[in-house]
Amino acid sequence: MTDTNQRPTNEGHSSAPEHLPTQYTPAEVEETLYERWVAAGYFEAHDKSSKPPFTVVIPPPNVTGSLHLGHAFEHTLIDALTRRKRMQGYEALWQPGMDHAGIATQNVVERELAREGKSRHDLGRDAFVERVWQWKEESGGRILGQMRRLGDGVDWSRQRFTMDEGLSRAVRTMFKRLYEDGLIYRAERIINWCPRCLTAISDIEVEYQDDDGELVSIRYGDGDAAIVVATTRAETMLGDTAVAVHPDDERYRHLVGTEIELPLTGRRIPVVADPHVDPEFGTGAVKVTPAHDPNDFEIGRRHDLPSLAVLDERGVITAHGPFQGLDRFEARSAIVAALRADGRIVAEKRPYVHAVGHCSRCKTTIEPRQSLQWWVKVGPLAKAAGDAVRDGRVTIHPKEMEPRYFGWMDNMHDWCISRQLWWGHRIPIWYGPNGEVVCPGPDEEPPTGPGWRQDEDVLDTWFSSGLWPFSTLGWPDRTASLEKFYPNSVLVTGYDILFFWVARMMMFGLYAMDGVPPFPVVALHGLVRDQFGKKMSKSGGNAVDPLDWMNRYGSDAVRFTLARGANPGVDVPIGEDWVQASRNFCNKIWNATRFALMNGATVQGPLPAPDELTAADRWILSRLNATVAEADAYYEDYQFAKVSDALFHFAWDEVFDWYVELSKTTLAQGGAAATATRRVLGEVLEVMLRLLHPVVPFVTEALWTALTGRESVVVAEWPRDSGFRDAAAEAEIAAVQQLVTEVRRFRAEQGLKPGQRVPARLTLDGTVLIPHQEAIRQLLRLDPEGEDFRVTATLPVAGAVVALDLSGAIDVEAERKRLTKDLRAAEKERDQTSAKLSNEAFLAKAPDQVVGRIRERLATAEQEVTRLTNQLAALPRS
RNA sequence: GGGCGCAUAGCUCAGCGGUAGAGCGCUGCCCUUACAAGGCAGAUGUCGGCGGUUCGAAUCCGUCUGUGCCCA
Repeated sequence: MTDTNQRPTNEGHSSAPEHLPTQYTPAEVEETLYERWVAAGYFEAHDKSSKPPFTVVIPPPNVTGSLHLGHAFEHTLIDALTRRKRMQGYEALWQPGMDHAGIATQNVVERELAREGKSRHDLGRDAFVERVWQWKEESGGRILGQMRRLGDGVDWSRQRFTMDEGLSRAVRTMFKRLYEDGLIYRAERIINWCPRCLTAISDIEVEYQDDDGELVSIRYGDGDAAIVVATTRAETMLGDTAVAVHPDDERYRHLVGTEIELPLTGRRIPVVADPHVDPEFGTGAVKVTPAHDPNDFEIGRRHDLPSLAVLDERGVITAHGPFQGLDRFEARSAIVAALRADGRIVAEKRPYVHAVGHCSRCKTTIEPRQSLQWWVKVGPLAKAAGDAVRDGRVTIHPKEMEPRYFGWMDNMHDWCISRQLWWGHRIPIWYGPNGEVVCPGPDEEPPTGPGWRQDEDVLDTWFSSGLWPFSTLGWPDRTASLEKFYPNSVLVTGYDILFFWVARMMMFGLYAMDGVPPFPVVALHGLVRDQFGKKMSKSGGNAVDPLDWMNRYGSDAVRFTLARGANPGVDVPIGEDWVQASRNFCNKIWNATRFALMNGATVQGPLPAPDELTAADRWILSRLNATVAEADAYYEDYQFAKVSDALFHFAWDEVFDWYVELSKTTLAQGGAAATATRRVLGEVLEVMLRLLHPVVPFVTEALWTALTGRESVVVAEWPRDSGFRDAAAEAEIAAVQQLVTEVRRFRAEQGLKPGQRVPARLTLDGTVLIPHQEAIRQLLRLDPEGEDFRVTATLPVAGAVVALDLSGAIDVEAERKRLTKDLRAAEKERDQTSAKLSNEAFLAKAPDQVVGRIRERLATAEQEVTRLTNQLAALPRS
């Protein structure tokens, strides 16, 4: 029944199209197709290829993580970009891998140990690190398998991990260079300390949220020498070493330089004048705790005050006295109670809502802590990173995100890179017995011997992630991969990690790669939200496991839904209904192709010349080429939502709803026209499948191979706009659509069943509709007029007249209602356009093109008014 | 407190100076031989309020209200 150019294709389906099931079942094909792609090596990128490179790195997922919708979203976009470029003839590298996630991973393994009743200290450092590696081999990287399910076309042969040997070399090299350039230094500062993770974290790993706290006003000193200070952290008063006031504040001028008594301790502390104190806030006097507050630390420095630490690494009071051993929050209550008993509390405000920092990993309240840490001096690096965007070498999409980037880059504080962890890149600094500090490179022997020891701390995970765009390619060696694939072509990532990751890559890339930015374009996407636009979270109970949806609806459905929502930089809501709709779309493609195969659609041989084609053929080819151009334009602009939407509408509203239906008449008539249409049908579907492939790779692969008998759409050529356009055919089909729709409306409103056949006379003289008589009759279920044909309704439309014999009275009222409604609309249009045209200012100032368009609209509206008025007049009075 | 957004159909969002759109949902009819995961037809909006610019504003400017995010 068909051409024989199919070959056995999908598992589970016989090759004969009539045996293709009427429903697409993704579960049966996806996994096999993916494994075949990998086995065929389609995703492997070759250094020696003569094709132009296209490089994109995966934002490395966390080794402890599993695929969530955010990943699925990002991966869909990157995969679509990469697949298209591969089809366009680029040597496409999508670089996969993971980061070692220092804190998160160490937490996971420590929890595991805790269940065995052990701590990492019981094991010791080496054994613990060994244990983490073991965990990584056994349980880490679950996400990698899930990426296969999604269809990610990554080059698995190049998979990297931030802790592997090559990337560790990159870290060592970078550290040494920065250190020797004076851009890495060690200093004692106030850092953000997590008393649960027991490590320092950087500024951006602190999340601020409004908490209910308390604001307590405490009287320090007595009598004339009394000063009231307000604090939300009463427990730190044990470590106060001064009270500060503004130098111009008359209220306290007489006390500056004197000492007052610190309650509960009996210690005497100085009153200092510091211009950074805000005299308007509270009493205008502040307590100064240099060891436990960043601002106080600065005041302490300026006034040479001692730093008195009163909390240990777990946030427990260490100061001798009754509060020793209390947790910081217990201590707060106890100290306030003691002060109250002492008559020192002047005022209490509770709850006092204020922003409190929390550890982004475990949500524990951050404890500012004075300590000795390693830092990256970001000034020059951030300047270069900002300039790269400012001078246009790097573009941020969408542009509205640029102010955010600049705001961050231009105000960045030095970056605390040391972490008090065991899992990570140990800081490559050795201390000698006589105070020596050396930084050996990765290929140099570290000093040994008595008294030498390596720094205990490890580096922030982002330090190694920042090197990702080039460390994965072999840097610091000048490898063939680095030559071929650096810089990356684009970075696709969420706007939420613009600071975390993009900033780091920009700084490091520019520094390490001689001023060449790691990528010319940063394409930012939004965050995935639920169907009501709410943030997804486990605690909110609205988090969705993408694997669940992928299992039930297919990966293509999830991918299509995400791509279709992907407006640049804008959050994407997703709900099950939408995934279902996408699944339906895949099924529709499946069935349209099935129809084509059953009717002998072919891709063999050249396309017939235009004069051998029906108007419908020429119309759909014209639209196909326009759609190729449209998809290309949107892809180049990272407009995934628009690409998807354009393809969806072309496929469904034009190919499926009209072209396939029109082709049925031609195919039934047989002959040369049918042969030509079979070829066009094959062509349109074949190109459409290639266009859709980057977004919905599985269903398109299954169908494309069935349709063409060729190897794989993954390595097929990306469609090109042939330039073919046929305005006449487009107008002709538009007329067919107009007439068919109009008569369908009439039928529906007259209560005719869709399948009911009606005798009709078509008067098409003088219109472009003549060749479409048969198609029109078929689409509208119109029978030829017989002997006893009696006109009961006449519908003039598109210059033609359709006379129907409904064999009985028609519903005049329904018809009057319909016509009246249309007449009103036409009159409104006529009035609006003629009003514009009688406006002198409009005629004088509007562009000719616009005026012309309005004239056309007026003419059309007038015709419609006449037509509808006549039709109404012709209706029998009821 | 500073910065950046957003307010368009019941829901989620496009459109961003010249006829208000999509998906889902909704109503009615239909298992019409590719597809009921479908077909056909239909309903629904003072484009947040108020000013202004313009021949013309959902679209540009100002302002107010509501709302979200980032940074302090």
